[in-house]
Amino acid sequence: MTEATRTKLEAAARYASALSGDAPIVGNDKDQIVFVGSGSVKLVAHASAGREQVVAFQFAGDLVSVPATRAHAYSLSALDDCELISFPADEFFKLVQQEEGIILEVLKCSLVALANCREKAITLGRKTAQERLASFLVSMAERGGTPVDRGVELHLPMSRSDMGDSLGLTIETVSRQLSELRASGLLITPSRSKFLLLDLAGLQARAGHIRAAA
Amino acid sequence: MTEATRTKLEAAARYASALSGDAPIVGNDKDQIVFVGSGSVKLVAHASAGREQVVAFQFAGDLVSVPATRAHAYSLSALDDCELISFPADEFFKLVQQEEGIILEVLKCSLVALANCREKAITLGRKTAQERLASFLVSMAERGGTPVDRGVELHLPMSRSDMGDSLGLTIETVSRQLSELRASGLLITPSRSKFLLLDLAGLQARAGHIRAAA
DNA sequence: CGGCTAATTGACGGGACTCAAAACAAGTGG
DNA sequence: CCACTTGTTTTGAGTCCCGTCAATTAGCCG
Repeated sequence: MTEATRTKLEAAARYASALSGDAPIVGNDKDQIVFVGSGSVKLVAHASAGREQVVAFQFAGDLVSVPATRAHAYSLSALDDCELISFPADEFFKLVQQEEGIILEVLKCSLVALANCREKAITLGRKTAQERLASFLVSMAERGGTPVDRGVELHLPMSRSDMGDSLGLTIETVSRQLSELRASGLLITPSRSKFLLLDLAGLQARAGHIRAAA
Repeated sequence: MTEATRTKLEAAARYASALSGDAPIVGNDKDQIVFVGSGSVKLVAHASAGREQVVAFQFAGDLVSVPATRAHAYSLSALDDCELISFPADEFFKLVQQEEGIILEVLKCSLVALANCREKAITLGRKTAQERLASFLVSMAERGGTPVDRGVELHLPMSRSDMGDSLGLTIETVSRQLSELRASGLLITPSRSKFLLLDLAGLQARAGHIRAAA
């Protein structure tokens, strides 16, 4: 990146530090691009009657596109303490346009987000509660699990409520299905946010993936 | 676009004509970029047990990203007779990378697709059958409706089954909810694929959008 | 007109939601 | 260090919406 571009980007940038639970970025009439410097966030869409859908969880290093409000309103909330840098999308594009390579990276980022969102659409549209939870755990294990001797360990910063809002389920259903997975010996939960996946293959088999049935 | 780039793109391109019902593009181990020259297509994701989720409908002029097979398999099917041009994603990016402007257009395309997919996630995760159908009709009206004296006219190339697979509902539920909207005087269906939306505002009110409740 | 597929309508059952209560984790102050 | 408080998670009972199965009707093309 040239020095000139960097300077201009810094001028357009808005820096925000947020504590857990804060909503540092609220959708307005313009699309925004947000870089997650540290911590983790949820992108939430708001429908009528207070219903919320978590559209994506994003972690340190991710780039998030926050759409302008149209049929639904969007906002970004902190799951952790985190640091964010946001730009108005149009300015951001104008500035990085000349920087060969950068814009390609942004495009790839956006295509990954698109692929993730499509996976979510399958989950929400065609899967049972148990399959949704299993899918979720497998995907989280792929994104940020640490292999230990007995399986894969996960630290999930989001609450059961966030999981429900992400999977299109209620808290109670999330909890019930977790209990069932526990009873099946697929995982144990040493604490609220810590998960130890004992049988990743077993979870994958319950996730309704194409490979499991074929 | 330079002549050199055009020549290279044409070399990488695969042209396909497809009749209604064909699946001219089947997901493989590489991401693909497909341009819809004419006609309309559905992007379908396959889960276990033969369940299908329509991830997006795309029409003439649209650019579609078909992900490689991972947890789920994707394919593109023709709703109409249509003509498609496809590229392996990595080659496509390499070629248009130098062309300033082009790649920005592709990025914007991808962000629109992302926003659409997120809207779909809300619909699938948090809406009732009736809200889903109303949302679908409103969104289709915005994308390709023709205003007439009594309301907005729609020609939908997809079957009830496709609508169901897109909205996470069964054919029967789609049909039942359509009947209810008809009974409420919100629309009439002169033929199978023709819809006349008599009261767009009424449909929007039933779509569960944020504005309706606030 | 006749045959075929798509769409609609009906009856019934099940999975997830709702409401409600109990159990549990995680701080807080004594 | 422990009792207390508070909010989260888990568990339970009942209900409803949508899915399943089945039959009828309507649209479409030869």
